[in-house]
Amino acid sequence: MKKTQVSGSPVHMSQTLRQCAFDLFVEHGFDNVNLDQIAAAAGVTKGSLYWHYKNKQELILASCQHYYQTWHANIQKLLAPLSNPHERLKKTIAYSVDSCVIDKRNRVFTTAIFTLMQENDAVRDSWAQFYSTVREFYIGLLYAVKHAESSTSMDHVRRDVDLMLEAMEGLKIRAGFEKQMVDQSERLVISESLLSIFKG
Amino acid sequence: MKKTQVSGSPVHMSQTLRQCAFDLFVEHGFDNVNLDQIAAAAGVTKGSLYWHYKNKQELILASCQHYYQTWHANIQKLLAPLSNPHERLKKTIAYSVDSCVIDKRNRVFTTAIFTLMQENDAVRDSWAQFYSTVREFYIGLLYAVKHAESSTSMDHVRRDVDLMLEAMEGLKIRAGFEKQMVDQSERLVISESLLSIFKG
DNA sequence: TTGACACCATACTAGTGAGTATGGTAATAT
DNA sequence: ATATTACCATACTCACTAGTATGGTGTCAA
Repeated sequence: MKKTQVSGSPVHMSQTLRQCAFDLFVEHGFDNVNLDQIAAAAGVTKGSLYWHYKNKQELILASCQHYYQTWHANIQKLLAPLSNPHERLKKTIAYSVDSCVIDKRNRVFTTAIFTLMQENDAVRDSWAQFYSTVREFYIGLLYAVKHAESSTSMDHVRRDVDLMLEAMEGLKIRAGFEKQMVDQSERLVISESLLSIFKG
Repeated sequence: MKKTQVSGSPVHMSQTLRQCAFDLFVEHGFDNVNLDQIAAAAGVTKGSLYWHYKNKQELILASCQHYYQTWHANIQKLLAPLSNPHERLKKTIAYSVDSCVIDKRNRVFTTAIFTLMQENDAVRDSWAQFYSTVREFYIGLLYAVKHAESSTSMDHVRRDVDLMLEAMEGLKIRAGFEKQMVDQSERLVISESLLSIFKG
């Protein structure tokens, strides 16, 4: 059967597949999406999907990479216009809270990762590495704040960051079953709570 | 085929099935356990399983109930010998931290719940109700502490409890991919961090 | 021109697992 | 004695899906 090449440069088909896989995964979770759906979304069939990825796990790992890259890109874009260290920290936390509370796709994807992590070493390692970069990023933000304040108590910055990140993950989960958290004022209070961790 | 009635009183078969389902779920997750395995573990076949439970979802919900009841029972047993409010709070937090960090079965089960929650209303409602009781329980512990200290600042007790519970959930997830958290001293520090939330 | 290769479609295998249909047995009731 | 019911086993159906086998087409190099 003839097929007009419609999907742009064929070099990017693996990227297209990764994007489509991600879009379906964040909507329905890994187990509820099959490879035919992903291929169809990309405008091809399973046969060609298997030319680009050797199995479903590779696609899942690729969609993880997509998630990580998107996160970094969003943060960069968000902080680009800000130079004040305290503003940068505050903005980052506010953005993360919004992602956890409002963005259902984010919730679906990460919870799916957490479940898969329990039995899949590759996924676990992948997420551990991402978490590590996020932690270092927050530590950098905090160092900048402390330095601007000429503060010397850098003691438990690392532990505080871990505590805050843990609280964010828990927040994400709680937002999954308590719906009254969506209003703006509530989210502001939550951001304040998380910020207060560093005031102790 | 003759079958000698070996499994005790047949009245308790639904309980046996629930227990076996739970034991398999915490080990492999919901999707990696099929009904034949559960029935086999209980010493029966799928036919009789379907006499006690009308589908897999009912078994999952039943295993959730088992989880909730076990949690309450463990806490009761833990706090029975303690009367000092501060001791009771500290002990409860320490126990919860241990459950999150050490008990892999606990991690597997709850993360599976969180994923399922995103698409399953019944599971979500079930967990939301459990979370509510846990929160009220912690609030009760804190009220007792504040009362013993003749403190009047009951202001953000509720918010602090939520923050701490969120941090615990996040801790559980992080313990799933960072293994250096298992040693006793590290867990003590974590407990202290969580307790410090109430000192602010 | 021809062969090689990148890329894609079609059609299939094979395994799995939820749910059902049906029949058997032991106890209890009438 | 017989009918009913609670409980369980056997044996299926049916849908779904990861992965494979195979062949086609366009492009590019030699």
